[in-house]
Amino acid sequence: MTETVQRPTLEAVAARAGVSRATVSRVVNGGDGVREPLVERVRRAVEELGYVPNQAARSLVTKRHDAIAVVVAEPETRVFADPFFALQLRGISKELTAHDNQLVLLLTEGRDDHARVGRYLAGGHVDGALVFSLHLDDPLPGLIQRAGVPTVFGGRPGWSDGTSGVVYVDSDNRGGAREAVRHLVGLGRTRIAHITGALDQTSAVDRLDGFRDVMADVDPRLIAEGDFTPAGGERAMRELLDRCPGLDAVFAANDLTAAGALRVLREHGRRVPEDVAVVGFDDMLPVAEQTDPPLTTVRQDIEEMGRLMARLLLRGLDRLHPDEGHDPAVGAPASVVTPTTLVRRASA
Amino acid sequence: MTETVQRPTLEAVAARAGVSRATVSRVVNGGDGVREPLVERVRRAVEELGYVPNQAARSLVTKRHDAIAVVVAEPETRVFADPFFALQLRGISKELTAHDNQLVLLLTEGRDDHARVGRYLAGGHVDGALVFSLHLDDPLPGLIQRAGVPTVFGGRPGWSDGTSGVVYVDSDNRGGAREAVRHLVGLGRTRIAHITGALDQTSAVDRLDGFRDVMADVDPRLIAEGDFTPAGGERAMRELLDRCPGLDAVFAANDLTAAGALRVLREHGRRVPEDVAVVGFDDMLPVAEQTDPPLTTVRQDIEEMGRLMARLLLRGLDRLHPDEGHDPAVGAPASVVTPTTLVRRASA
DNA sequence: ACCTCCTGCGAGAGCGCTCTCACCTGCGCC
DNA sequence: GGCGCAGGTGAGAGCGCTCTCGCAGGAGGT
Repeated sequence: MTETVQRPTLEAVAARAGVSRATVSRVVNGGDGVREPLVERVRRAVEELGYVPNQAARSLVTKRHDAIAVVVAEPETRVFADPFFALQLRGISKELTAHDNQLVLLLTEGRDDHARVGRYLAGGHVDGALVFSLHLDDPLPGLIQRAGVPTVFGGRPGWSDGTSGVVYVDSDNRGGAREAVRHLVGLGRTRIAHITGALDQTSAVDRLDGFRDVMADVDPRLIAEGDFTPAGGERAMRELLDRCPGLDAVFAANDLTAAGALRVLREHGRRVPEDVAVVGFDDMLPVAEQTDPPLTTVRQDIEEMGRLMARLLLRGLDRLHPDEGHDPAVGAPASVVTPTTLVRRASA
Repeated sequence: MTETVQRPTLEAVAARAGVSRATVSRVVNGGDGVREPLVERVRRAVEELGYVPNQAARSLVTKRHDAIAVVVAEPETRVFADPFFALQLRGISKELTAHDNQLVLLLTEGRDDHARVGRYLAGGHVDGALVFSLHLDDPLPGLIQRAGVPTVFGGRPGWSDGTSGVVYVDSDNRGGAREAVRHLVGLGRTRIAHITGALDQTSAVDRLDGFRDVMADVDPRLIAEGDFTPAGGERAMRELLDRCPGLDAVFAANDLTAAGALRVLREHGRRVPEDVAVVGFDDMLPVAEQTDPPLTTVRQDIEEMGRLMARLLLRGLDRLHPDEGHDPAVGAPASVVTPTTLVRRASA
């Protein structure tokens, strides 16, 4: 645990290179408008002294921080039990890093934390925020919007009516669900059930909508409410089996739910996929690959979603290097819905 | 994506309260040495203006940032596929938040990133670092130590000889392994095999050592090398079954490995736990609870480890509030090894 | 009554940087 | 040959805060 040492300042570099502070500053920030020999001398001085700009001093005058907050509202442990979060974070990190921005992570624990996060964001410590809010009634998004911090949401916020200025990145839950159900239909299944996710989350609602898109006049008894957990999947599966013993397929709102359903099916002596075909959602690898049989499921490119969120935010902040080659006619960033793909394994 | 607005300064608060900047500063930072009526007036002015201190300006003079970097070296995706990381992060976040420190997340992707991280840490942007390095040959820890940033490691670094100033928090891998194996012995098993983890990681080595502690003169053919993945577990299990068909128990280096082993055992018609008892490690819930049969495994309090890491670091930085009530005779922080507990489920 | 001491508050410097502006070249041009 | 006009460079202010002083003014001692 060594103590931090005295670090060289711009002044020191200037002295060593025999130029003014201003010139060093110019070189450090790109070097335009400085003649080559001087640039070289300054570069060497920087090198020799191991100079690293003091971000605090810089921020003080530029009012930029080159830092983005990632806010993860996490009322439930569930969020943490899956690799989602980590992958998304990785995508975000990659994109931010590529543009020299730091990632400040804000995890919230219950309502008390909301004020803290609000204060932090409003405090102007970061240039923008990426916010994950899963629940329809989460006060956090509103709080953040009011803080006046440029924000991109992960997952469609519940109150977003699609027209307000809300920018979000979400996977095509509805389309993915449709594809999953169509796959089951294509398999010749006719009594297709759905176990929903926690319906206070837009992803669950969207997947249910996708199911309904395909199964327009479905018997309502073929829909059972789950909560994205294996236990919820078991419970719902029992209900379904009880209500509709003749069902021949199940589309589960996520892989965890599907895993629970699978267990109940086996318990009841139903063979998968022969008697009942099962499709999940998420392609959560440690689960989907380990179930018996391995799960056919809908994959989303989580990491890409994270990257996209960051990119959208940075673009909104005009923080992207011009040489990145985006469509030049870029206006205000708009929400993005990323595609899903069906991964066929053994369960359907 | 609203733009950030002009925020009130100390000066503004001072004017409004009719006092000097210095007095406002004092109040904002605890309010000692300011008489009650003034404190009250300043508080009100702060409230009315919605004043939030500018951290950049503050850092500039205090040379403190109230920010801690969390560095996750992540050469493999594996790290991300499990909930470990998220839980640890949560523990860290809680502790840092409790002491008003921010969490700056640095994920590294391959060697190129090491320089970047080194530069960042050496750049004095944060007060300390929490570093997760899993591999024996990882250059990152050395790099960080050289950067002169107070650091606490997550997991025992490979090159730590126990005497150098390295501070780390690790779970009692060796002790946990001993407990697991003793449990198997207690079950009357005599031909106990071990599937190791990736042996370039200290946790794998320590678990193997724990196994050997109990099974002193074990037949070397009862030890097969895995890599912490289900596929590795399958491979190793096949080897073991091939070499020692008479084995009656397996201690797997982690739950993923155990899940793989479980599958191969079933494939070979061995009943678990009747024919072969299986114990895992980690108590990675989505895996351990979902296997068939549910896995007996060794649990570690991941979140607490994270919290501990943060606490150790903050203590080293004298960043802990005095009223926290630690042992008063606290010297330089020392490494901590956290206990494990055996969780008995059905597999052993 | 005086002096000392302490406590509470304000003045002001300065943290390390950026950025505006003025200056100073050297060039082409009339 | 003088003038204008670049473009390159330096001087200096100032970002918002903390912290050291120094100076009041009241309490306490003699």
